[in-house]
Amino acid sequence: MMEPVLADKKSKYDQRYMAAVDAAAAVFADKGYHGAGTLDIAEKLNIKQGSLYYYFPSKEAALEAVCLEGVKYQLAYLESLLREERPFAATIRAILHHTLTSLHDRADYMIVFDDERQCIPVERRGRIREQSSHYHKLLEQIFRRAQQRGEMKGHLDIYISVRAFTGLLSSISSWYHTQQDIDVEAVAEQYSEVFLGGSCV
Amino acid sequence: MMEPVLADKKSKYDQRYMAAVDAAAAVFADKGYHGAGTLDIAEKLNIKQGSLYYYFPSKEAALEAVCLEGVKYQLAYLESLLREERPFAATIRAILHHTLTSLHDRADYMIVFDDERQCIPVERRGRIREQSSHYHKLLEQIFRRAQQRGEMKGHLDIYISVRAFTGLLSSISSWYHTQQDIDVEAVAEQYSEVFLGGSCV
DNA sequence: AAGGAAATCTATAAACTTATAGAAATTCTA
DNA sequence: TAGAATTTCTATAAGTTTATAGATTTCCTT
Repeated sequence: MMEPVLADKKSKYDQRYMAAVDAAAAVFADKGYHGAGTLDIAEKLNIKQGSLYYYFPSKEAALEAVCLEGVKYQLAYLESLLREERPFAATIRAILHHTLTSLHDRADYMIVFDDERQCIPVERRGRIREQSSHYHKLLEQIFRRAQQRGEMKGHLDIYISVRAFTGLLSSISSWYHTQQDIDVEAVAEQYSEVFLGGSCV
Repeated sequence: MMEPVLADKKSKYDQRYMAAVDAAAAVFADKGYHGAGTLDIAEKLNIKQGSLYYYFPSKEAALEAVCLEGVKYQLAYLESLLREERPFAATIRAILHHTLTSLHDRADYMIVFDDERQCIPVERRGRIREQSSHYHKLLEQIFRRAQQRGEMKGHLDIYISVRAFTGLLSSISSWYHTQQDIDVEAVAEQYSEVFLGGSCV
């Protein structure tokens, strides 16, 4: 076997491996981790149940792979936003917009990360927790900077504000996949208004 | 068998049945519906696995009972609030406060309702869906009235605002049970401020 | 086209779980 | 306290599911 001089983006194996992760994401999103079987995943991949173990050493490993892949994408976006240093309001709008878009394009990964990551047993949750606390840290940075620049109310507790914001994000999650065609722009704007401006007159 | 003239609050059976529902709530909250077995519930009740079927015809029925019991309590509070006709801001604060209190006193029921109700198969989800859409309807009523009275921004979409608010509520849920002693008053107040006044200057 | 590497298949064990039937024990009531 | 009603127990069938081992097929390189 020979590596091409200018390496292809993905080896055959990597492509197939990603297909396996995709299948796992779809199945876990649909039935939940415990509700789904390795048979379901294999069927989606058009292979036999036993063959799945060529790609994952265990069902748990498949779940972990889905969760890590899911959060990676969100982290990358948040990091790019942080570098851009846009005004606070614009940053919040961008995150909401990106979340809504992800819910459309990568629904399975979002759902599994939100609803199933706690199925990974405690002793193996390290890497996931690392990643999601990183996500929180990035949001905290964004909020802190906004306060320093006077773009966000100074007396609000950063930690709780971040919590409120992520709660808002996950409410979109749980609601989104029951809807069909929604106007991403309009919904993102409405949510932004509530979070940025409040509901009270 | 004879009913007492002034009926006792609960028959022996009802008490024991509620203990079974409590046990199911605790176990489902801890391990998730699919992750938990009827054996776990029975052990918590100090009876044998098979004996559990004296109280529930199936594991699913146990989950349904937990969910219905859980939402009943929340509905009752929201209905009482609606009758009181307090100002909008006070109402929002009260709901947040009540949610935080419930998360402390009835954590298992809250968690199961939030995270496991979708494990009830579609064909049997009618009653639960009825109850939770009732909850949403009540919130919508509260918000609509606030708009009519000019206590809430008139241009905000009621449906999305309710969504944002319930998202905020469930973010408290998912966070709460990782914390120990928190100051309920202070946290409720902070969340209220974010929701009512927004985060932006 | 041959030979080796990669991918998939077959078959199965081992364990676990729900649910049922009927027996046994306990509690209540007359 | 005897009999009836209630509650719990024992034992088990029937089904499901994860994971493994070794055989088989497909694919790639030379």
